[in-house]
Amino acid sequence: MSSINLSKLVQLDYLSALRDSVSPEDNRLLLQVGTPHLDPELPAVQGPHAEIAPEDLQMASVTVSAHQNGPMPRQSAFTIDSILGLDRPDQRTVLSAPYRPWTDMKPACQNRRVVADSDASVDLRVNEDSKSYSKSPADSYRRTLNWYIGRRPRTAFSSVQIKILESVFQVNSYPGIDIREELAKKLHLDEDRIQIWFQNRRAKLKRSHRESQFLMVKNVLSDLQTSREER
Amino acid sequence: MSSINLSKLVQLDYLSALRDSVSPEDNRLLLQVGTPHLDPELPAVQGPHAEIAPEDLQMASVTVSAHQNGPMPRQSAFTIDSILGLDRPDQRTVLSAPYRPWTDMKPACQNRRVVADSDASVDLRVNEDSKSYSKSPADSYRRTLNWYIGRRPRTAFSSVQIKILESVFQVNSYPGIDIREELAKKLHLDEDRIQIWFQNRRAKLKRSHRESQFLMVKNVLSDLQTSREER
DNA sequence: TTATAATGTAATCTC
DNA sequence: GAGATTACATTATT
Repeated sequence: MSSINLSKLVQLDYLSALRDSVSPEDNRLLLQVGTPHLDPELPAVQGPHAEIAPEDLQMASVTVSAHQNGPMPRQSAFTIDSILGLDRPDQRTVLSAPYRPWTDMKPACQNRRVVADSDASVDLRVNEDSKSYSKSPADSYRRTLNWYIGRRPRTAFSSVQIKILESVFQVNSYPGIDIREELAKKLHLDEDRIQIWFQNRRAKLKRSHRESQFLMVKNVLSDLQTSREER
Repeated sequence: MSSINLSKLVQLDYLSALRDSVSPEDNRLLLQVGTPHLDPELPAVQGPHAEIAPEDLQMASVTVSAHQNGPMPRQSAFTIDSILGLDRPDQRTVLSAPYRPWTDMKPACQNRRVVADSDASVDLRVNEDSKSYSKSPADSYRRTLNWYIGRRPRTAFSSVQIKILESVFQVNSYPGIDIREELAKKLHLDEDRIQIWFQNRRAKLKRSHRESQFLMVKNVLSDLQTSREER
C-alpha cells in the first residue's frame, strides 16, 4: 500500500475535494480498506428513515414538548431546564440515540459529486448505479432502508447547461416528457435531472414572485404611513 | 397548449423563432405561474459570484463547438447565440428581488449589527426598530457602500443561546417547525436563524464525523505499513 | 487564520 | 406537481 493511495483517500473521504476525476479503482480501494472499520458508535438502533420515519424523527421533540399543555399557555412548557435536562437528568438516557443518518454512512457512498457537463463527458461511476436510483420498487426499498446512503450526489450543471435550461424555461416552464427527453440528450443529462431542475426552477420563480408581491404590499403600507405622518 | 410543437423547442434553431411566436396563451400560462416575463434570475440569483460573463461565454462556445467536431458530429444547429438570445437582448428588466427585509431602507432601522442575546432580551428582528441597536458606526458603512448588499448581517449568537441550541441538538438534530418556533421565541431569534443554525450544525457534525473516520482509516493504513516493515 | 453564519440550489419526502 | 425540508458546496464575516 502506498502513500499515493493514502493521499487519495484523504481527498476522497476527508476533504471531499476530489470532485472530478476519481477513478473507480480509488473507490474500490476505499471500500476494501475502509468500510469494515468505519461503523462508528451508535449501533444503529435506528438507521434509517424507514423504520423510524417522520414521527420518530422528532421523537425527542415529542418528548420535550410532551409536557406542553394547551395550545399556547405561556412558555411554561418549554423550559430551558427541561432542555438542558437539569430537571430530569435521566430522561435523556431513555431516549434512543439522536437521529443522525450520516453516522451510518458508508464512506464509498459519500462525497461524490457528479459533474454534469456537456463538454466533458465525465459520467462518474455513480451513473452506473443510477439504475438503482430509477423509480423501481427496489429503489424505494433501498431508500427506505437508508435514504441517506441512496442520496444522489449533487449534480453540478455547467453554465452552458444552465443557460439552455433557462432559455427553455422562459418559453415553457412545464416541458413535457418529450422535451425533457430531448433536452437530456442534448445536454448529456438524465431526464430525471431535467425534471428536477424544472421543478426547482418553478419553485424558485414562485418564491421570488411571492416575495416581490410581499415587498410591494409592504411598501404600499409604509408609504401610506409616511404620507399620513406628513400631514 | 398552442399549435406550436413544443418539442421543437429543443432544437435550438427554433428557439429564438419560437420566442417570437409563442402564442399569448402560452405566455399567459407562464405568467400565471409566476412572472412578469422572464426571469428574475439573472440579477438576483447570486450576489457577487454570479456576474457570469465574458470568459464564461467564451468557454462555453469553445466547449460546445468542440463537441460538434468530436464524438457528436450531428446537431450542427446548436448555436450559443440563439440559445442565449444574444441576438435579442430583450426584456430582462424586471424583477423581483429576493425578499431581504434587512436590506430595506427604512431610515431609522437599517444597517445595524444584529446582536442576538437572550439575556438582554433583545429582539433581533431588524424590523423592530426600538429593540435593535447598532454596534458601531463602521457597521453602517459596510452595507451601504459595499459591494454586496443584501446579505444578512452575520448573527452573533450569545453563549447562552449557543448552549441551549447545543443542548437541543444533542437530543434532536432535526427539530420540527414547532420546536424551532419555540426556540425562536425563547431565544429571541427568528425561526429562520434557528433553522440555519441547525443545518450548519448538522454539517459540522458530519464533517467532524468524516474526519474521525478518516483518522481511523489512516491509522489502520499506517499500522499495516509499519507491521509490514517490521517483517 | 479558523470557525461558522448565510446563500443558492440539487435532491428528497409528503401530499 | 407543489411545498417544505435536507444536504451540500460556497461565500463571506469575525
